[in-house]
Amino acid sequence: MGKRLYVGNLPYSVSEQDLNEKFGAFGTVESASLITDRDTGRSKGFGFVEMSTDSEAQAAIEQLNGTDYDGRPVTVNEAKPMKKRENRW
DNA sequence: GTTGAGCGTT
Repeated sequence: MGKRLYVGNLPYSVSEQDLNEKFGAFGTVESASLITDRDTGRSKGFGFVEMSTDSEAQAAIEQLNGTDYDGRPVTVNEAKPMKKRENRW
């Protein structure tokens, strides 16, 4: 199992495929997901990328965090543990 | 515009 990365402050023009390509420059991207609003279907402006190894993930963080992505300084860091869902009803 | 979701009735 790899390392999960949080990628925030993304322009709405970014897609999962874009994330996959961008992070692919630092290692193997096991999965990339762009979070969209369930109700509106719009991007929430952030996503998650899973790298195959810890060092690749760290490299991606160091190389991409704070860099300009289509006019925005993107945030890249380790993802926080996902909250266990408790109330979706 | 910033830390998800599945699954299923917890």
